[in-house]
Formats: sequence, C-alpha cells, structure tokens
Amino acid sequence: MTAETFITIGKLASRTGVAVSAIRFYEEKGLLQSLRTSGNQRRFLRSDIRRVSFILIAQRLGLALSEIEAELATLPEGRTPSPRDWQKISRNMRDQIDSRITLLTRTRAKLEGCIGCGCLSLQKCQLYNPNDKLGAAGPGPRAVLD
Amino acid sequence: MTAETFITIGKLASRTGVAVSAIRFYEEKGLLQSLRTSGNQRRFLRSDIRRVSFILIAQRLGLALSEIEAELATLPEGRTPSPRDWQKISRNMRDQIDSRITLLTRTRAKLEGCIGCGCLSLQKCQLYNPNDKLGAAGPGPRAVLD
DNA sequence: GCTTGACCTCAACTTAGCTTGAGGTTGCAG
DNA sequence: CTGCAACCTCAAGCTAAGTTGAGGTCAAGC
Repeated sequence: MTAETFITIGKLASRTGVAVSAIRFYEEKGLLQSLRTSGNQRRFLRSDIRRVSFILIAQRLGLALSEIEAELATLPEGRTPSPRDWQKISRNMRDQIDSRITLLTRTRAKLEGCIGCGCLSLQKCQLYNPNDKLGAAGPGPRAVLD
Repeated sequence: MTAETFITIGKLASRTGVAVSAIRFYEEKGLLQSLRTSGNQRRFLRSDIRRVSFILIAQRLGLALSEIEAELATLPEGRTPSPRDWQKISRNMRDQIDSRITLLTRTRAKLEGCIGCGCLSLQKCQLYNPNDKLGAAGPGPRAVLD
C-alpha cells in the first residue's frame, strides 16, 4: 500500500498542535483547502502540515492571517509545494524578520536617549513623533512611530 | 500666572495623537488617572502626556495594555514621575526589546535551515516543535515556538 | 448671558482570531 | 453490524482594543 496521501482534520490538528476548530477557521479564511469524502468529511494533503506550521511561524512574527494568506497564495494550489516553493516564501519571511530586527534596534537606540533623558513628553521627541505631525486627523493611535 | 498644571482630555489627545475615546478607554483600564472639575470634566497632569507616549511606544513593541499597565504601575501614582523613574522603566523596556531581537534572530537562523530545506513538515523540526510536545492539551495554537 | 465646541455617560458596534455548544452524521474496530 | 469517537454545520460567545452614537452638560469667548 502506498503511503496515505490524505489526512483527517484531527490528524492535521494533532500534528501541528492547533485546535480542530482553528483549522476549520483557517480553511474558512482561505488559508487552507480541503477535499471532502463522500460523507462530507475533510481530507487534507500531508503537505498541509507544513502549511499550517508556516501559518504558526508567520503569526509569531506578527503577521495577520490576511497577510499570511497573501504569502501562501504564492504557493501552488492543489499540489504539494516543492522545496523550492518554500524557499522562495522563506526568503520573504527572512526579509520581514530582518526589517523587524532593524526597527527594534532603532527603537532601542532611541529609547536610550529619549525616555532615559526624560524628553519623552516633548513634541520634538523622535521616538513618538518622528515627523512632527501629531494631532493629525483620523482615529486611533496611528501618529506614533509610523 | 504659573504654568497650568492640568490639561483637558482634548489637549492630552492632541498632544499625543490618540483619540479622546482611546484616552477614556485607557483610564477605564487603569493606565491613566485623572481628577475631575466641579463640572465632572477630566483634568490630567502634563506628565500624562509622557505616560501616554510610553503606552504608544510599548504597544509598538507588542505589549498588551495589561502588560503596559504593569510597567506603569511601578511609577509613582499621583505625582509627576522623575527622570529616574522613567529611566528605570526604560531599562525594563530595553531588556524586552533585547529578548525580542534575540528571539527573532534565532527564528531567522532556524528558518534558513528549516523551511529552506523543506523539513518544516516533520515533527522533529526545531522551528515549530522545539520541545517535542505537539498535540498537547488546551485550545489554540500554543504549542508552537513557546 | 448666551452660544457653541468640548466635554460627559452609557450602550452598542467593530475586527481579529478563535472557542464552545447544540444537534446531527460518518466511518472504522471489534 | 453495531457502537462510539471523530467528524459535520451553524450560531453564539469571547478578549483585545477601541470607535460610534445618542442624549445631555460645561465653560469660555463674544
């Protein structure tokens, strides 16, 4: 017998550590696809384990599900992605990580000279008002560090 | 006339770039305190501008409001915090940033050797299953990269 | 001394990312 | 061929972090 190509939702859940309900949710959101048995049960590809793992890692990096969906959309639908497919997506990921590290490093540098010196309350503070446009229009705390 | 010690909610909002509704919300959550006029309007300390700025910066770093509240709780209530107070909190902050950078750096390193090589779907993958305890109890995708 | 913009409360709504529960069906092991 | 764990759908609920709106009050400038 050939190695089973399809796995149940429960198997996908236990292999990735996410709840069955979360997997259904991801599918609903378009991050996963599945086939159905004649009895209407989902069947996933083994390679979806990797796909879910990727979702988890990307979430860790702070990506929203919608952004993750965009990344995953570059993978071939329906067939098992090749290592090369994953490598490409992985490069994007590394770039995201790089820029997050850069941002954090810069923030840390500013923090040293800013909260430390007590200038945090001044409008000219670089850390929270980098472009001198506070009190701008629009709701939400969007004026900071963008 | 002495410089005004107290500012209105609108002033605090415009000086920090956050919405008035958000400031009320922060107060409700215990991140800010205010006095009231005889007519029941809020009056904040000027130093609350700094406090709100801190909230915004901390949010940027990914802290939840509840965590930020914990940080802020180490500041003196009711009186204007000294530069030294802020320096202390700023050190904590820097430590948090440091550990986030470390985590990202490690994740990047693993990503190189993991998604890149295609092992992401294997249970032994370090990246998504560092301690070999997948399928653990409890809801949510908590088994990954903790 | 009035007008008007800024302020007040309270309740309901929003988005993201899920979980929980009710009520019903499937599929595999014995 | 039966029992029961695992699956199904759909609706409702939850937390975080706010926003929006209704209905009403305050205070400061003319």
